[in-house]
Amino acid sequence: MADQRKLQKKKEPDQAMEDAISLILRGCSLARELEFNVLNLGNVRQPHMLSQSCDDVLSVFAAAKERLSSQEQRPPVTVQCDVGLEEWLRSTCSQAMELAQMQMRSASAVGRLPDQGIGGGSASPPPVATEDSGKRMGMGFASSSQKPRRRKDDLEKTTVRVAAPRIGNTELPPDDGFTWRKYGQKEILGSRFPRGYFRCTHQKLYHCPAKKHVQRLDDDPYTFEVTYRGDHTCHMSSTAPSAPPPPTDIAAQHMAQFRPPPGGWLSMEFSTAASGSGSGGSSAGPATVRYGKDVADQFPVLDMADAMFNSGSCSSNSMDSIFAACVAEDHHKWEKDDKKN
DNA sequence: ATCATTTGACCTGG
DNA sequence: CCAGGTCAAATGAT
Repeated sequence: MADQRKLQKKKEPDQAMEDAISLILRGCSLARELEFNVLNLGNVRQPHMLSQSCDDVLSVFAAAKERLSSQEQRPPVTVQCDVGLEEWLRSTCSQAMELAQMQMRSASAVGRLPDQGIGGGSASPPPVATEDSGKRMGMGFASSSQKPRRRKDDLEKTTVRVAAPRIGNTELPPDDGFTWRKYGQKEILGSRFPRGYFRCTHQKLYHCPAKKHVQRLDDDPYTFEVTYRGDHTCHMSSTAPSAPPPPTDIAAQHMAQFRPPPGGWLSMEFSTAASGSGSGGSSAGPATVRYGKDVADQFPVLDMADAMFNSGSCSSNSMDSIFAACVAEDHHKWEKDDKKN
């Protein structure tokens, strides 16, 4: 009987689905154009050209969404297009949405928005966890004998899949905008690739409980599965550095912008600040989330740009130059704070 | 000197 | 007991 249902669904939505797909594809290419412009011109240069592009992208995706939701109320976009794209859409979309949700929550909890307006937005989908933070073992190092280690877990988990860079440091986990410090790596049974364990760089300073582990998929080495645990509390502190730093995850950034919730909070929410940790180059490193391979293949220029970001020399630097005007101040402030502590 | 990463050992839950 | 998760000393980079 489940089969019958499936059949029905399959038949009807075909046309609309195709429309939706082509809209989505079109949106993607517009988004890539936009990305290209941002990367190459810097958004300072053509503010309203960029804003125009954003509008275009938004409207295309909105139309696609309409079509999708008109035929059924299924949230995830399980479009039958090429696999890479689908994967990309799924991961970036969910990241963006989760980030958005998280930021909304933070904003309402803290009652203030991070400053600066240019769309940054890093795709970090830390879980929604709200209950823990405080009780979480001071994360510290309760001395020798009884380590209050805990697992399985009082922290909610969120798993997302993220495309790995195909050029540059493909080993590096994707940069989700937060700064992470690697604290372990482990071979996982049945996986070809080891799992890396990260925690928030500012864990000690701000008792930020956020953690993640990153694992390359067995069957798709170009995809990371990132599991987030714990919420970032560090960026809620007024002195805390970890307000989502360089928006390296451009894809997610775009996706997030594509789907602004009714309230229109996004333009404000996607503020970013420049790179969290002053001493840079930590685990998350200059990794930029990549698109599916097809996408990448079609856009060698993007790869070049990406290679620049991934080559280890820049990530935040490049982004700083893009966002320089608005973030420099905070950046310095954070660096100072960081060092002070 | 400071901070990040690596890596083997240790701890814990299943 | 085993696998996954974490600690912390050693090492490297800046």
